Amino acid sequence: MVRVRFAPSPTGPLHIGGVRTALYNYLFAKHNGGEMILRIEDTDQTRYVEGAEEYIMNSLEWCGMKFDEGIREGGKFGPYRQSDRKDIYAKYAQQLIDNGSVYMAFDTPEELNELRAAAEKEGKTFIYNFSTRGSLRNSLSLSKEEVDELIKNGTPYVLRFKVPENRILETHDEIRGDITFNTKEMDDKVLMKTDGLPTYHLANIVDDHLMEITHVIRGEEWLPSLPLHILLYEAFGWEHPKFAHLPLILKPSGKGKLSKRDGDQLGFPVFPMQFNNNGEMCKGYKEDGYFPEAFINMLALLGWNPGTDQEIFSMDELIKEFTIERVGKSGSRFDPDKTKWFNHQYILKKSAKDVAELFRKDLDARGIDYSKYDIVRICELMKERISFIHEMWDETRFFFETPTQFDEKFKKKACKEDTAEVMTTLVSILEKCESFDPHTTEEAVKTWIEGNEWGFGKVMSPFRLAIVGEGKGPSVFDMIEVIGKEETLKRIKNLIAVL
RNA sequence: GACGGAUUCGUCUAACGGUUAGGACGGCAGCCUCUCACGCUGCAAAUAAGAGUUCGAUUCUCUUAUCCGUUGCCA
Repeated sequence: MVRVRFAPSPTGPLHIGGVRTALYNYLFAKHNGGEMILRIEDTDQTRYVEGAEEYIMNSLEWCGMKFDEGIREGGKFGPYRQSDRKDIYAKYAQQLIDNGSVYMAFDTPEELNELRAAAEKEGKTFIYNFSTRGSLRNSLSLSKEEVDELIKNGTPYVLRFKVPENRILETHDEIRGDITFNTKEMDDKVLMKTDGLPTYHLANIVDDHLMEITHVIRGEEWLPSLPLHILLYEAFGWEHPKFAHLPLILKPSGKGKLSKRDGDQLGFPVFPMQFNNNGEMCKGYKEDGYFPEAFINMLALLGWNPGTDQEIFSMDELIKEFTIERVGKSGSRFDPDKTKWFNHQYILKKSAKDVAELFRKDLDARGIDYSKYDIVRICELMKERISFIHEMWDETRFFFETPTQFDEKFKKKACKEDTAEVMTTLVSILEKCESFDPHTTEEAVKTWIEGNEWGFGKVMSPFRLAIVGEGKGPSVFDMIEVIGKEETLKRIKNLIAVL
C-alpha cells in the first residue's frame, strides 16, 4: 500500500509551491490506489502563525484534494500534529542516546554565531562535525563529570547527531536517479532543541516511519538533507521510504524561488486563497476568480507533463495519468499569463447555464436588477470572450444599462450626415417587426439595406453604437433580442437625438 | 567559498542514439465579421560552450560556464 504525506508548517499561508507538492503527493497516492496523509509540522513554536493550519486545510479542500488521514479526518496513526507528539519524539531521542548516535551539546547560539562569523571572515564555513566537535562544549569532548555537572546545573543543551567522519553515501532519488554524498561535508545537525522539541529532521523521520510512509515526495530544497535522513533511518535500524525531490517553482523573471513579492509586483497571487497575515493581505487565486480546477490544472503541468499534447485535465484525468517518471528535473518559471489561459479554457468548457449561475451571483453582489433579462442567453453570447466571471459585467453591462454617452471615436467613424435619417427609417422598420428574434430582425434590416444597395456598415455601425454606446459586442440582432423591442427603439432614438 | 542539483524557442515542455527538433502560452501577420473579442490559419523563435564515445549525439562521458538549492536550536 502506497502511503504518502503532505507535511506543511503552519507558518503562514500555503505557497503555490506547497500546493503543487501536495498535489503531486495526492496524484501519486491516488494513481497507485494509496493513501494521503496531512501532517502539521509545528515543532517551531516561534514561527507559529494563528489560523495558518486552518488555512492550509481549507485551501487544499478548495483545490479538491481529499486526505485519508489528518487532523480533520482522524486516522489510526495520529495525532497528526507534531506538537501533540512530543512524548513520542522524546522516546525515540532516548533510543538514539542509548545507541550512541547522538550527543549532548552545550554550546550557546551566541557562541556558535561567533564561530560562524569568524569562519566567514576567512571565507570559510563553520561546520559542527568531526573536525570541530572535539573542541566544542559537548558530551564527546567533556569528561563525564563535567557533563553531569552541567546537566545538574540545568545548563540547556541540544542533542546533535553524530555524523560519521568519512563515508560515501550512495542514495537514490526517484526523480534524479543516483546521488552520492560524502558524510565529511555534513553537519552534526541538532535533533532535539533546548525547548525539548525535536527539529524537523527527527520529527520527520520518526513520523514517516511510524505513519508507514512509503514515498516521501517533497521540494528540492530538502535534497541536501537527504543524507542526514538516510543516516537517521540507519541509526534507528529502520528501512527508509523512497524519496522524490521535486524541482522548485521559480520567479516569472529574474532569479530564485517564487515569492509573495513577485506576485505583488506583477499582480498575481502566490497563494490559493486570501490570507490576512497580521494585517498583511495575501491575495488568493480563489478571490481573483480562478476556478480550482483551472488552478490545479495549471499547477499540475508546471513540472509534470503527460508526454502528449493534452493540456486540459480534470483531477480524475490527472490521477489516471500522473507518474513520478514524468516529473521534470529542472525548476520551472511560473507564468501568470498561462494561468489565465487555463481559466479561460475552463470558462469555455462550462455550459452557458453554469456560467449564468455564477454570473447571477456576481450581479447580485453588484446589486444589479437582472430580472427582465435572459442571463443564460447573455452568457451564451458572451462567455467565450472572458477569462473570469468578474469580467462578464464589463463585457455585458450595456445589456442592462441604456448607454448614456457614445464613444466619440467610433461615432465619428460610424455616423455620417445622413445617419439620422437612416436611423429614423431603421426605427420604422423595426417597429413593424412582429417578432424580435434575430432571424426576423436581421431579415428585415438586411433586405432594406440590400434594396438600397448600401454597405452593411452604413446601418450596422450606427445601429451598434446606439445599442452598445461603442464599437464592440456580439451580433446586433442577438443583442436587441435580449434587450427587447421597446428598449431597442429607445436607444436608437437616443442616438438620433445627439446626431 | 564548500557541497548537491539543474541546463531544448522569451516561458512551460516533447523527442527507443537516426525527426525538416514537435506542441502550448506570449508575440507578430492574415482570415472570419455589422464592431470588439473569441476562434481559425500562418510566421518568427531553442538543444549553454568545448572535447570525447559513435557510422550518427538534444539524448551517453568528461571539462568549462551559467543558474538554482543547502550551508540555523526554520521548515
